Amino acid sequence: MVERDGYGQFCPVSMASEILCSRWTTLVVREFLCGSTRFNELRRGLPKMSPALLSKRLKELEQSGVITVTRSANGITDYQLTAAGEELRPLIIGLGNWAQRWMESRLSLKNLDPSLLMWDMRRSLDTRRLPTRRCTIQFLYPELSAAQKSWWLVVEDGKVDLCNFDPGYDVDLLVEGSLRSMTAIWMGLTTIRQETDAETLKLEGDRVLARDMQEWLGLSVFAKTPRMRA
DNA sequence: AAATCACTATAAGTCAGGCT
DNA sequence: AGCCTGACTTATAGTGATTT
Repeated sequence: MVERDGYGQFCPVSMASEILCSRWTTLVVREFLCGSTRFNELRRGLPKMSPALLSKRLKELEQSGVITVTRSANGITDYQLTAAGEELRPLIIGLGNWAQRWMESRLSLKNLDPSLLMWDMRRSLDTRRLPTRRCTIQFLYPELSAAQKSWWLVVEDGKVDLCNFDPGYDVDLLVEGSLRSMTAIWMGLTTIRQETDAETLKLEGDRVLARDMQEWLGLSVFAKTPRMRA
């Protein structure tokens, strides 16, 4: 980002790389494209990035005109993509499509993280395909530690809340299985039907919710990209 | 809520010396 | 000359506490 250690080339690919190719930067942009606008929202989607570095990257992205920053009087800082930032969408999706197409899926499935998966699912859930009443779906990963085992998605008025403590509502549907299976489903590597048939996933509760889960559980944006490698 | 700071760890770059 | 090695330097990233 600093003049002195740039690539020293006038080629536009080099110029774009100066802005986007430092560690974490493309993932920060991805979080913006997924709708995050606040520091702690960004952190949630980038759990292994240190806040100091996130702060630094945000300054750099502001400097290069990818985002704008507005600080309100109550101390809340709001980050928004600029038009230039929004135009990075096809590039970031292109990167993801490339990896989905060419990289072996077992490499992705080495990087399992329940909180990240649940956070992503929260975002992609299709609330229009769920009942209009309040709806609570519990996900249970029996192999994980107590702190990571249980997750609840509470859908109400088209909004989705994620908790990893019992919100106290009646559970409409319990989804139980390995984190690996659930991640593979979300990435489009397998289907709910395949996993329930193989008994690596179990659905208990509301029959209609269970039947339609493949429809309301929005998948990763890359789930439909055809793969060249298994 | 959103940093900022002081500190530590690691990676990357530079360069001299030795070997064939 | 060309290549490798290892010591040293510098830049970058991570941690955890603290601040506004």
